[in-house]
Amino acid sequence: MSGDHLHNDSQIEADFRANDSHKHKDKHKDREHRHKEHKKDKEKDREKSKHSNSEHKDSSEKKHKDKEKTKHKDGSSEKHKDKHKDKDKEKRKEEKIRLSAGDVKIKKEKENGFSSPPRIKDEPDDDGFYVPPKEDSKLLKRPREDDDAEYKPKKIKTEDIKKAKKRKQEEDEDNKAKKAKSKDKKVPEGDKKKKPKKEEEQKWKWICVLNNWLTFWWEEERYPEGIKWKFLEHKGPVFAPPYEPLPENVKFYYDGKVMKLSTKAEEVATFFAKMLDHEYTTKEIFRKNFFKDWRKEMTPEEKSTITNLSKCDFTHMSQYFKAQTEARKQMSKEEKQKIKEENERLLKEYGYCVMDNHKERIANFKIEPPGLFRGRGNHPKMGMLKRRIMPEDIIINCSKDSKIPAPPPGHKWKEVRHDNKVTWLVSWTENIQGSIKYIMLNPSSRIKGEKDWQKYETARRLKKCVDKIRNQYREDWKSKEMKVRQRAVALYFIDKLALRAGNEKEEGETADTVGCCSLRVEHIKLHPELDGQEYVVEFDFLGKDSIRYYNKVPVEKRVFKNLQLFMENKQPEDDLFDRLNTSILNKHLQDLMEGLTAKVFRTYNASITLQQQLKELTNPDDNIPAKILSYNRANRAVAILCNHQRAPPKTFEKSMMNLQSKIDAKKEQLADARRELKSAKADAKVRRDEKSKKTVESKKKAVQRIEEQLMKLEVQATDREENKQIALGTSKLNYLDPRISVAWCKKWGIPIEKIYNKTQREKFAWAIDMAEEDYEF
DNA sequence: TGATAAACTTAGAATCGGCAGA
DNA sequence: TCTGCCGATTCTAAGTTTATCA
Repeated sequence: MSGDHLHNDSQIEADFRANDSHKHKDKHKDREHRHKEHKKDKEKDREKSKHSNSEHKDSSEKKHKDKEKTKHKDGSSEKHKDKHKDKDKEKRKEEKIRLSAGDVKIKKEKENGFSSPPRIKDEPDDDGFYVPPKEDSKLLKRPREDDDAEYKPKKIKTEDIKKAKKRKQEEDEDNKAKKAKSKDKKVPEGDKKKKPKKEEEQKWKWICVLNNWLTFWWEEERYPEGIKWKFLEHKGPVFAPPYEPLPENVKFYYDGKVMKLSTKAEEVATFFAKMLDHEYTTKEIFRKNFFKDWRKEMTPEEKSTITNLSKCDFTHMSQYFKAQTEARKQMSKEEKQKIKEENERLLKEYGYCVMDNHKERIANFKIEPPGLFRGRGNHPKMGMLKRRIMPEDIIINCSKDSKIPAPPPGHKWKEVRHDNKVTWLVSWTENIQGSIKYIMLNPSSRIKGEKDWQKYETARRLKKCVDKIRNQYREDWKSKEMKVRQRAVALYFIDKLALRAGNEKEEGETADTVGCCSLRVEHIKLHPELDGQEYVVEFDFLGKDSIRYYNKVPVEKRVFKNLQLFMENKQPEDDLFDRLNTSILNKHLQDLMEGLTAKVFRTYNASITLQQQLKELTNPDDNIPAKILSYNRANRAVAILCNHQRAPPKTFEKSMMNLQSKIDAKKEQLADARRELKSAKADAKVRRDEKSKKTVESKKKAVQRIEEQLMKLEVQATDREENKQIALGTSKLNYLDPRISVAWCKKWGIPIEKIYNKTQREKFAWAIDMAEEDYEF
């Protein structure tokens, strides 16, 4: 099945087509707008019903829930199913009529809150009771500050320990042959092949060459499930530098007149000024949010004067910052060196921690500076002020017996806790979404490396049972239960197309993006026949980071028919899988395989695809650059599968032209060299002496050298062109089992540096050390 | 059991910095 | 020595999954 991903030309072609997503932006904006309008209408209706039903709300809600429970528990409602379905249809019809008649737009409130019937053939007959609108979840949320104040360390779930034991047992059984090495250590299967002698060498290599502890980490004591460390010491975070007011000569103008701003207002104004050249500042939402938050920082006088953002002139400020950037570039070597040294000092002091017996690099030890929030896509909160984080916002996590970091003079931490069931060192709550931000360790750390390794081991376990799971979901396409069918079709998409799970999102809090479970009817089109193919589904939606997913995929007839069924009597804004969410799906997956979640399919399919593609594309006779091109192509196939797109680099056309002119020049050089060789040969034929023979040889070598250089350039051009809108890094870093790449390098004698840069080699040190050339994912 | 919080992974854009060629 | 390019690195947003609580 996973082969599907690769040989599906239409998909690849479509994905390439998808890359001009910006062309379709307007269409999407329009849709998004319509969806929002629709949701607004729903909200209004909810408000209405809230008022009219407020008295009965509680009791009817409870009743509904109870009925819902009973219905799902037993199959007693089966006999009523037909009636129910008819009623349901009737209701929808009514609504359709009302809607088309221009009546108040009321989103159909289905029984159980679902749009589709629970059973496919027969329908239970119930009252079609009204589902009360959801409470505004914002109101239900507890203030986070309280949470923090009453922090309790988490309990270790006994369940986890049981699970861990069980898994370990399985692994041990699986690895009987290799058991001698593993004993009490929890080492994932498949990585214990190495002969002791080689192990010693490897260990030594690590000690000598990298002075890295990595070699040891699977030799070390394992902690009980849930415990992440025993000792943790660090110096706390580095705060953003304080605001430096602008020099007197840098002016801000309002309505054409110079206006001196208060420090607070000025600081926020500089955030906008620094972004003046960015498209963001032209967007209405961005401007609106910025202005609203900016006004909060103004003095009453400023507030009464500055009432219109369009009358604000930030250009002078903007020019000042540009000049500063320029000046920074023009700094002398010494000045640059000084800055570099200061950064190194900071890194040395704050960039590392001690976790258990090891000094570990911290990923992000600097607190995010204040600024304007840059949401991706059509984010409703873009432009809002990201406030400055103070020590009083910071929670420090370290061990009791460590030297607790000191807050900056005159300040104190919000809290110091000692929770060794989490991996973060520092946390704070940001003000835009109210979410928690963390300072954690670098990917090269033990704690991250181990987790990464574990992730690929889970994906490898899926490999063993994926056929069974696929057969199961195929069976489920025929299920009598709507929920089961929807789950099976969604899983098919996740597996075949590597879609993300698709959690529900809070409306108005984020951009309108979806994943598999949250797909709406408007995101797919069904074509019984398209371009000579049967049963084609056309996907068009915005996924994570508002990256467009566009794909036309032929699917199996049963899937197609099911989709028709799921879409029946639904509005474009309705959920396609109205009886499914990620938690239902993941619970089901957990039953199929321990540790299985929707995400694992992406990892599995990405890695297996890389392995297959490498086998297919690597030509043993190729030289190293050509083999690397094959590797990149295999990587690209995965990136396409996972829809990892990037904006084409701004200088792309130019750099391609430069490369092309280099190629042309090289071709001319080659032609010259060949001419010279020809005449040298002719000369040697006449003279027949040693000197002319030698000349021929050296000319031959020159031709060869130039040919190689030309080939290298041409390969580079191909690679770059194919990579125009595809980002390889994401899949390389997050989805491809590094042991596949390491094994491939070893097999074909490719230096690992050609595939992984320094940082990547650090992150994948565990894999580089482990994998031999015969490693199989 | 469902909602929400917390923890952690995945993601693309922005920025940095080193190097090749003018 | 300067400039521009490009890969590396940093930054932080946006997901998924797990844990917790009512």
